Amino acid sequence: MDKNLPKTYAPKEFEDRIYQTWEDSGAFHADVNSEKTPYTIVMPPPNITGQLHMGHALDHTIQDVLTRWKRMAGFDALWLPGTDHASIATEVRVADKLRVEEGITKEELGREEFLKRAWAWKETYGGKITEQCRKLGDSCDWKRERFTMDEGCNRAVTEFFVQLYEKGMIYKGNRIINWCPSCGTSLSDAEVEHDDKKGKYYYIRYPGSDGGPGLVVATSRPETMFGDVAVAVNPDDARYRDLIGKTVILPLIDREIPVIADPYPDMEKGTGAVKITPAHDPNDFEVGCRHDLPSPSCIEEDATMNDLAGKYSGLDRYACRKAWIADLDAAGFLEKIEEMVIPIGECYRCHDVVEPMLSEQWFVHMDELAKPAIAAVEKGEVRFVPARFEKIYLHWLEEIRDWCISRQLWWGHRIPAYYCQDCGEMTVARKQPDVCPACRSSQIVQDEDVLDTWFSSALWTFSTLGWPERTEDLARYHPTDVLVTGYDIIFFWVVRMVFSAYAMMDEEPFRYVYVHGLVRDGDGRKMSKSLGNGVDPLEIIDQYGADALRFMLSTGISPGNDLRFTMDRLESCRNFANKLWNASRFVIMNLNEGGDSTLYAPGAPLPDELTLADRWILDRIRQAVIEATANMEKFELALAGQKVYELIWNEYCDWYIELVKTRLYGDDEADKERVRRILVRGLREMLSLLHPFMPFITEEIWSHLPGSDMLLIRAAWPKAEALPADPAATRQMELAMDIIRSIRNIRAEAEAQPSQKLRVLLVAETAVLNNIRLCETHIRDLGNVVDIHYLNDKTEVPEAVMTGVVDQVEIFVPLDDLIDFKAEAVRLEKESGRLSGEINRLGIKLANTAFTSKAPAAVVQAERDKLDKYQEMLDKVAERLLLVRQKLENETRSDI
RNA sequence: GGGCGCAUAGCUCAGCUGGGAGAGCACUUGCCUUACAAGCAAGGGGUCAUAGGUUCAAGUCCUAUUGCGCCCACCA
Repeated sequence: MDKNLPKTYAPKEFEDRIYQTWEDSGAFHADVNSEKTPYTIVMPPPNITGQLHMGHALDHTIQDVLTRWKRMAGFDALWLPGTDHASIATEVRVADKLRVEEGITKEELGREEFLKRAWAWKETYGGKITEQCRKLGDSCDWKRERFTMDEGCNRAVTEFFVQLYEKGMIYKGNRIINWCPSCGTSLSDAEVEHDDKKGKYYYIRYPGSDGGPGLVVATSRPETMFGDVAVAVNPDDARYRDLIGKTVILPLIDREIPVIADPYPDMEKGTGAVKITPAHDPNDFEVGCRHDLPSPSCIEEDATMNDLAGKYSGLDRYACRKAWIADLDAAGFLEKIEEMVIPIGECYRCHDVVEPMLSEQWFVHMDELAKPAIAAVEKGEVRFVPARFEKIYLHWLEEIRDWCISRQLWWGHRIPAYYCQDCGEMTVARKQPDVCPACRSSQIVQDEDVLDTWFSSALWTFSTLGWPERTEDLARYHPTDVLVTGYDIIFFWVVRMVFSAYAMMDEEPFRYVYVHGLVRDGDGRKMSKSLGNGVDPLEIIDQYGADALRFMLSTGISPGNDLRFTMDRLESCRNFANKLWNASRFVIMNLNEGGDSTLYAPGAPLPDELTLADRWILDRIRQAVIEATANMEKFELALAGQKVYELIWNEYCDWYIELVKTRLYGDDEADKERVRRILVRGLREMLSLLHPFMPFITEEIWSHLPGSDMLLIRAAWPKAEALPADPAATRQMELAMDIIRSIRNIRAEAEAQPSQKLRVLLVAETAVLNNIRLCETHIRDLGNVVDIHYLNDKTEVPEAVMTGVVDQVEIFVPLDDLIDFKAEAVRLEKESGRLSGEINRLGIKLANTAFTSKAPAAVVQAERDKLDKYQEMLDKVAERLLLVRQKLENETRSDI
């Protein structure tokens, strides 16, 4: 038999050891040959850019709670871990490191050498991340750990690309894309963040070629004028009708451009005349296409002006803007400047202002791919929790435009397109061709670009299970059951996983998407590096233990909503762990060391004889099992956790342990053994219910219970049927508890010492009294009462008493010298007021025939019962109040 | 321009299908009672943002308003 627990709860002493035990035991490993039903979650792969933050801790805690719960509930639970190469983010980090540590740029280092550095980075940080997962207690299957750039994922990415290309869903085209000058790459629409910024509209005159006044255009980006090829006006716009077909002159540039009619200009906006710059604006590009206009670029990839900008060539776009406007103004072409709020697109990684640019890139056609992804949610094959995210998802997919997937980066999956250097033929293939299929030349080079990092994570649910091979894992574990992720990456990732799975697997990637919010700091601000308000989960674990952190993260949430991280809440969770620790210590230290440990083993039969308190706590646990399980099924983890918290603290610790102490310290050996068995049984059920939330402490305590022949992680989730239902015991126990509370209240109000033993008189009908007699020892023990008198009427009740009323029972506590009748009167008045209020409310309700005729009979009856009960109580309180008042009057008189 | 969320005790937040307002922290009072002061016991504190509506019954459903926050949107 194990020794008792150490005196203080010190999670650091056992968390790492427990984790090692789990991992060594193989409990995390899902068995492809298992008879059990599979349950699968794939971990959203953390970026290898750094270390885990509080958002990961939240994300992982939810997944681990679900995984551990399902594992206990009899499923073959697979939580598949992995990491993401995070193309652009990692490349920026590695380049920064190069600059800082070696003072060189990635270009100076060269592609091949740079990739070596990136792989070294991956080894370091990838390893750190998996270590952190272990600290959190993640019960994931490390034998199946994956990386988005491992061999299998690479194969999957190539296969995906080639198949889409062959179906005509991937194409290379010259289009307007989002360009991040500072990252030096194109971005997808999802990677651009829009923000309203203060800006200016510049009203600039384009004089007519015929010497006429021409027209005025408004622009927020005057530096793009060098790329202007036309001015468009709405054909219905009377102001410009005469100018259509004529030309105007670009001021100072002295280039003639036509005025064209196009439905695009909105007559209400600006001046109604729009400068057309096809190379730097997607709308203008379309207008340009419609009118067969050229599309000259004037801004380079590094956001400097090119030769088209004449004397401004080489200037940064904003420097150019400033000089150009000054020159226009000096020459009299600047009509006015208007302050405006302008939506600006920024790179989601570096927040540089994105420049729309004409560029040749690879794109995925979205129209066809989006259809099954939309249908999936509409038909309910994929469901969001909470459901409101379905609308957001659908809206985004319905408006989706083609996905730009090529990136001008090195770290990532290189596009499997090959070019013949002799004839220029392009081949898209799974392997580099030896010779050009067109001209047989062997001078073949691969496309320089890599793929959007989300292109590989889109395949995550099936690439990690072996696709494109038809593996047993893939057959068994796909589609996965739940995807757990933050609402901030629904567009980046969730949407793309859904359409990718339908395209390649012809099925949904997961059945549920559990969406959680962001972790914010105590002031509600988003945790971020730049604000420096981030809290490191590892430091928290070090100080408070992983269980406290996990409990805070899993019970402080409601699906889809953000969560504030406060030390107060963390401490209260740690205190809860401490409470459980001490209660368990109490139980273990009271066990019979020489006893038969099979009586304490999981699943051991309950004793034949059960006391009222035993039946009560078993019924309460049973109820908690039912409710917590129902909550878990509905993804209401926080409610489930809260129920278990209340069961452990408010019922098991506060009442049951206190109720059984006298039995435990008594001489009846058989009864002592019965109590111990119930204590252990109850504790085991509670440890099981709590284990998904607080795995470490529950496993540690479990291991100290005699008869624990297997790890808690493998134990069965509690079943309500295994526990006796006993609502009658619960009702009776609750009456006893109310009486005890009432006595304690009287004691406190009278300012009697807690140690002072009280005498109590209980007045009620005989039947009620007989019921109470069954709880007499409890009332004595917990009310600290020496003597209980049962009476049918009040004739023998002395005058100097304080009173309480619980249901049909009147409680009198004689406290001769301690009674302050004034205070007693105030107390009774308060009680009387409360009861009168209730009676009044119920009376009105029951007098209303609309209520009595339309409300369900059970509801009406319940209200009647309540009214009777309160009326009875009020009568007693009023009677007593009258007596106390008389007493006060007498005192006043005698004072006179 | 479109959409969404939040508004409940001093603070942070629960409250799932409508049927007597909850938790944690903070506060007051009394307790180092042999599991636990990271604790025990007893308390105080809320016209559930505002205005309408549906209903026998609304914190809960509907509409509008106000305030805060978020997302989407091709920067004339």
